[in-house]
Amino acid sequence: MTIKAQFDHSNCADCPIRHRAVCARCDADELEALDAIKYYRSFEAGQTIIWSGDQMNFVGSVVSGIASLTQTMEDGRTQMVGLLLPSDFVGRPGRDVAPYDVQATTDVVMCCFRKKPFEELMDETPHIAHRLLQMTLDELDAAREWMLVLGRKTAREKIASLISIIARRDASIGQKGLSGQIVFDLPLTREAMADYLGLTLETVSRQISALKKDGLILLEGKRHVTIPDLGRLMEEAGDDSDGGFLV
Amino acid sequence: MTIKAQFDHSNCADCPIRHRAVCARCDADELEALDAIKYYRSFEAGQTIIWSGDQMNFVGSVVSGIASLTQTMEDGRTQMVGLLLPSDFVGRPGRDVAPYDVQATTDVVMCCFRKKPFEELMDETPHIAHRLLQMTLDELDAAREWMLVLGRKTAREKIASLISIIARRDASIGQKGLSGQIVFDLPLTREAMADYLGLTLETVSRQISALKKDGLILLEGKRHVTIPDLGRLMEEAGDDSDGGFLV
DNA sequence: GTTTCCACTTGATCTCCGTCAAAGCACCTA
DNA sequence: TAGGTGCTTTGACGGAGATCAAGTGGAAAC
Repeated sequence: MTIKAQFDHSNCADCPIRHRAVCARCDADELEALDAIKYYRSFEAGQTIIWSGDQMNFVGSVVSGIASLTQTMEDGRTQMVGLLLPSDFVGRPGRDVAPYDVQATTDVVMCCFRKKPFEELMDETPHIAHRLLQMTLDELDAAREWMLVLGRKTAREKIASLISIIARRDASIGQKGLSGQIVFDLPLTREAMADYLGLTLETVSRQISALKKDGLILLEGKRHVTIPDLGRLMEEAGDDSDGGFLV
Repeated sequence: MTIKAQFDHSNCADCPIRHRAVCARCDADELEALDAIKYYRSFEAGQTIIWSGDQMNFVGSVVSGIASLTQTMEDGRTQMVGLLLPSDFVGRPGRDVAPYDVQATTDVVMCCFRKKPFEELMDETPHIAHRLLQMTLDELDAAREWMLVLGRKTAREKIASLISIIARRDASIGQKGLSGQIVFDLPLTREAMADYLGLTLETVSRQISALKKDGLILLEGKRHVTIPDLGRLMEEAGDDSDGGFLV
């Protein structure tokens, strides 16, 4: 598995997280140009940010919280097709209509750019287009890896995959417990996990209980997780134990 | 569903199919520059074009035949994550290692560009980067739609989805029978279909037989398919009957 | 002609996961 | 304290699809 690149902002005194998505080099002029067309929007947990089929007049990135991309069938079956974590980008320069719902899974703050000016800026600034291409290719790889999870893994492996992915993503910005333990809170309800994994929430609950019984994870309450040995969990996920990805 | 954009080459006297992938406007200078760094490679059905983890020193597009992108787990389970049809692009400017196997499903001819020169050309030619970004976004959408198929559809719906997708993709360049009938040959073995759909080949065979029994498709031999009513087949696939995608 | 091979079909059985149903638990309001 | 609400857990059961195992048919090889 490939781990999504973390951008090095250590040299960027004036590079707020809200521009990480489009700014890898933190060019001052670009930041200024981006600042000129940006605005913020907040959403409550559960709120739909964009409906599938809607006109999309902005692009943007997640500043805080978690948003999800969801496909829906006519009869109501749904499949989550992506998770957007802070610094992830939403939107399609060059296309007007949203291909899936975007929902706020937790409370979300987004930094938006009006689409027209953003596209113009992209035309003038090859660096932004390149940056966007790299990000899109990363997401494509991640989507394809997720296809393996959806198509071929058992329920137990799916849960183990999801938990270890969240753990690694979280751990890279969060706290690491002593002796390699990883401690974090699941940011998703059982139902959201089921939507992401192509399972039912009952199966998710059962498999989490099973992993807990087998000592692969420890649970305090329903959300607070400790992973004593990430390697073992990843074996359980059927992964060759290196790297990882999300979205 | 969104249909992958077909490029209009009606005005392009000198635009061979081999450049459709990177050339939307058919700029003469760009074509010349691309011509200078291109070469052709042929592969036999079943051959592996690129192994996961290999160094990739070229990018390119499929000229004829069908290639597939495949993920493999340690224990041998596999999941096809994309089909490459003529004019589709392979490769990752900016990344060296292939994230999955690329295999020739039928005999394949590819038009390749050495990666280094191609990347340099991309730097000088914003148009190519834009074009590539659009293509990658299209593929991302397609991958995400396929996640819905893998995660939530029944075996019967999966088969109906795959057949109607191939039919539409084929029909757009192939022959249309009278009275809206679509006639074509399945370019995939039952096993390859199973790999793409997250099923076993036995289930694929059974579901194809079932669709045939129900009159949704007609079969002559094992591969030659007639679809009397595409709308009905797409309903069976659980699709809101518009558009379609592939790869 | 017949043998071999390979893709495919069909059948019998098993099992994992979905479905339906009930109950537990934390948190909020009154 | 009681009741409500939302999220979660657990149990019982059934079915869609996997697995194992023959068998078919058509084309190439001998």
